[in-house]
Amino acid sequence: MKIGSADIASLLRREINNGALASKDRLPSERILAEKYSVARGTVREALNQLAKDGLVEVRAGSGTYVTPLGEELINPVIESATPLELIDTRFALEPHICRLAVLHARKSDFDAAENLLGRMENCTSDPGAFSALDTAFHTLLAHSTRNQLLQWIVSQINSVRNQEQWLLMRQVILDEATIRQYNSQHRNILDAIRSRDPERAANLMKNHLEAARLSLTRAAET
Amino acid sequence: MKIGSADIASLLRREINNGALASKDRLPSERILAEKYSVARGTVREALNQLAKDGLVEVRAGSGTYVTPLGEELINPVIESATPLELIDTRFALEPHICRLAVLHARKSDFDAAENLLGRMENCTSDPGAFSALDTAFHTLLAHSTRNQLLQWIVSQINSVRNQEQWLLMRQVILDEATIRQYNSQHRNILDAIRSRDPERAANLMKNHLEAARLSLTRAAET
DNA sequence: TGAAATTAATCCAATTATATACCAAAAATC
DNA sequence: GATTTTTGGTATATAATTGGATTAATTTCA
Repeated sequence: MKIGSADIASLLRREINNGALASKDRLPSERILAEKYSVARGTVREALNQLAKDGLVEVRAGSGTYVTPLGEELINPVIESATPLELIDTRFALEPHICRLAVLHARKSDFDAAENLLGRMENCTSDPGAFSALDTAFHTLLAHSTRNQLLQWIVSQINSVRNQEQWLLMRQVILDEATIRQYNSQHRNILDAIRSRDPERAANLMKNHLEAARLSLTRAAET
Repeated sequence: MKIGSADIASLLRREINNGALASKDRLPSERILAEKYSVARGTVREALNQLAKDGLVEVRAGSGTYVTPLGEELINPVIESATPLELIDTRFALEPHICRLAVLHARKSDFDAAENLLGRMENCTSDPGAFSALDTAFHTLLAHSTRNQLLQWIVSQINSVRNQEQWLLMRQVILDEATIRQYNSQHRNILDAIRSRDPERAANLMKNHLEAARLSLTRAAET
C-alpha cells in the first residue's frame, strides 16, 4: 500500500489526541516529516492542510506548524454561512421551549437581571446597535435561566452569527423605532408570563415575538 | 465455506466500530484488501459498496476509500459533560419543531430513506447497539429533511454525545425489547404524520416519543 | 441443474504523489 | 543591524496509484 496524505494526517491526528504532541508544540518541519515518513514534501503539506482545516494545527509561514492551543476553536463554517431564515427557524425551534424551561428553573436573580435589561432596552428606541446587543443579552439570559448548559451553549453558538457583517447591516434596516417599541412590549410580556409561572403562555408569546421578527425580515428582504 | 463479500463487510465494520479504523482514515486499496483476505477484487468492491450504502465509508474514485467522519474532531467540553436530562430537554426543544419544518421541506427521497431506516430498525429488537445507531440516523435524517443547515449542525453536535462511553452503557440498560418495539411504532407514526403533511400532529407525536425516552431514562436512573 | 456469487484479467479515467526549483517570511547567527 | 539559515508557499511536469467498469470462465449452493 502506498502512503498518502490521509495516512500522514491520521498518524499525526493520533499523536495529537494521545498527547505525544501536546498543545502549542511545534511539529517537525515539513522537510523532516517528509523524510521521516519517506514521502514527498507535497504529501506532508497536504496532510497538514487537512489538519489545519479541522483546526488541529496552525501553520505559520517561515516559522513552523504548531498544535492549536486548547480553547482556541475556529469559527464554525456552518454557523458562519447561516442565512437569516435558517436562524429564525432555529430560534423558532429553541426559544419557545426555553421559555417553558425557564418557567421551571428561573430564579429571582434572573428576573432582576431581566428587568434591568428591559429597562435599558426601553431607552434604546432610536439606537438599533445598542438595542440589538441588549436583545441578544436578553435571549441569552433566558437560556441561562433554564440551567441547562447544553442549551446555553447552543444559544451562544447561534448568537455568534449575529455579530457578523451581513447582520450588522440588516439590523439598521429592520430596527426602526416602531419595531423596537413592539419588541420591547413583547419582551416584557414574555418575562411576565415566565414570572407568573405560566409555561404555555410564555412559549406562545415567544412564538409571536419570533413571528414578528420573521415578518420584519421578509419585509426587509423585499426592499 | 467460502469467504464472501458479506464477511469482508462484517470484518471491516468491526474494525471501524472498535476504533482500529478511525474517522477519516483511509482504508487499504481494494487490491491490497483483496490480497489480504485472499479474495478477488470484485468481492472487496461489493463489500465496500455495502458499507458505503450504510454510510460507514466514502469511496472516492482515484483516491481511496475513507471512513466517514462522524461529528467533529474536537469534542466540545460542554457537549462532553452534558447530562442525559439536559440532552432530553434540548431534544424536546428542537425535535418537535424539526418535525414541523420537515413537513414543509421533506422530499420523496427523504421518505424513501426513512422507510429504509424504519425497516432495518424493526429487525433490531434484540440488538440495542444496532438499533441505537439507526435511531440516531433517523433523527439525523429528520433534521436533514428541514434543509436547514444550522439545525442539521446542531443535531449533529447533540448526536456526538451519544457516542460516548456513559451513553453506550446506558443504552444496554434502557433498550429492552419492549422499549425498542415502542420506539419503532412511534417512529413510524411520526413519519406517517410528516408524510401526510400534518405539522402539529407530527410535532405532538415527537413530543410523546421524547416523553417516553425521558421516562425510560428516569426509570433507569433509579436502578 | 441452474441461478447467483466469485474469480481473474483487462482497460480507463480520476486523483494523488514525486521530484525539483524558486520565492518570501521568519528566525538564528554573527 | 546585516547576513545566513530555516521555514512554509507556490508551481509544474511526470509517474504511480486508485476506484470504475466490463467480460468470460469458474465455483458455490439451493
